[in-house]
Amino acid sequence: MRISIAERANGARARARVYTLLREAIVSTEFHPGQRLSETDLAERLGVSRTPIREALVRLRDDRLVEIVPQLGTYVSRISRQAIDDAQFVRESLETAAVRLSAQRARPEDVAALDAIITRQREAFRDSDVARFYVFDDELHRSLCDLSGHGIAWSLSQRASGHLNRIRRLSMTLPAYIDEMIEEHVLVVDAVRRGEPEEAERALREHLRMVISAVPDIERSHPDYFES
Amino acid sequence: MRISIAERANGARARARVYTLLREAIVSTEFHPGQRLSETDLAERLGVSRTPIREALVRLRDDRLVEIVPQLGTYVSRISRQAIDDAQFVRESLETAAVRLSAQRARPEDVAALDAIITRQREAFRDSDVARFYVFDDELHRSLCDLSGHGIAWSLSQRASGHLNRIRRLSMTLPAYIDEMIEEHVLVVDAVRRGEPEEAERALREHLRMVISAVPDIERSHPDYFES
DNA sequence: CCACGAATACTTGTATGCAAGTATGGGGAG
DNA sequence: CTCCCCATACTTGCATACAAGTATTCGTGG
Repeated sequence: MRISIAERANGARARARVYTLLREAIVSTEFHPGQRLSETDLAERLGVSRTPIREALVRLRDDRLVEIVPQLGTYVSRISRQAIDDAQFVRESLETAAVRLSAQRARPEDVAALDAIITRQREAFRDSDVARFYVFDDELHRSLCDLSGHGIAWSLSQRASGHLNRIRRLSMTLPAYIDEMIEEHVLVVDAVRRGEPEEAERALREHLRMVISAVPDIERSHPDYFES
Repeated sequence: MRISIAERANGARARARVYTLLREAIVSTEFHPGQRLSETDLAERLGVSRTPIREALVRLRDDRLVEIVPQLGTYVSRISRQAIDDAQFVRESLETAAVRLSAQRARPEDVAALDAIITRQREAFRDSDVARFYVFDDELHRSLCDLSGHGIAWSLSQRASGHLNRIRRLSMTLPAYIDEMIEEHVLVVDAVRRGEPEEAERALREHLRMVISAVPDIERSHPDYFES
């Protein structure tokens, strides 16, 4: 099977495209935790050969999102409490360190941009558009990291947060927390506005721990998604 | 070219072995910053095909240690100030967060193990065995992370520290700092022993910043190794 | 002698073929 | 009927062949 020039020009390189697609499928639990994946099958369904599939799967294994057992099969990782704790630890460490710097460096126009994101989150909340809310949630956290001058905090945090994001996605159907989350964002941004790194860190840390609080609920409603 | 069963049984999977070899070659500056690499050439020299070479190089690109330009070539990344700053930021964030937890959790036998590592560092210093000193340096930092219950802090920190470690290696020939570093280790371990997370974090952060201080020297002595 | 162009010798990206190992299912023996 | 063994149909890991693009160099024309 050959891939046409049109297809190649379409998006990124096949490997990058496949990685993004597969990661999204796993994090959204469209691919269920524990599900078996076949390189051959994926290659056919995505219209590429096994090579880019393999390279994407290897990268996903770095993310702890798949487990590759030689001569046996590749499986979507079940959600693991240790992996969740690790992801939470990494996210807290990197993002709180970043937001401290951001609180020291942010200029008024930077803070205005953060305010604008929160406004859009409120709109999404009013429209009950949960998916859009989460898009701006990511956008806000990324902006907070970028302002620190270490955008890498967000990229690493994201890559390490696969297990955590599955929890987030599964709890999206319970938008009870959402207005609470928005108010927490306001607290963080206000601390950045006032240039108070300690308070910004404290508020962000408390905010990040909300995700974790959903774990027991998810574990009850989807026990087969979890390890052991 | 075929790879014999003996060779396969020898070490790890070819991909992992190649990754380790290439990373070591880059971090030790055996492969010079800016040097061009050829997949075909590496494949011949390491006695494997291009496939495991490619997969290793892709992973090294994630580490920002190589730059892959399609249809043009693969190059060892030149040392970049931004990459060093980012690595320092990640290392500080993750390791100080970990050592805070370790200071709260460490049992006496854990601290004894840390003491033992420092003793070996002193021995290596007495023997002027700089390489061995750095082995135990890594060992100590890894142990401090493991004690926190988040060994991932060390693995991520290491993967992100490629550019930083090249600086470390280049400054190994100047062992003036070494006894100073050992005394800083003592400060960190003592704080852990006393169960003082704040002091442990402070001492570790100060210690981690020593590496950075060597950057200007290295930049003067190896200007061609740096970006722009 | 200089400039320009085409062929050549590379490069990485992708596709495909082969090797080795494991689970499984069906058939035969007890 | 049950248990065991072997053939089979998968799996991933690695090797290799092909496609597409770029820099270089050599040769030719001005």
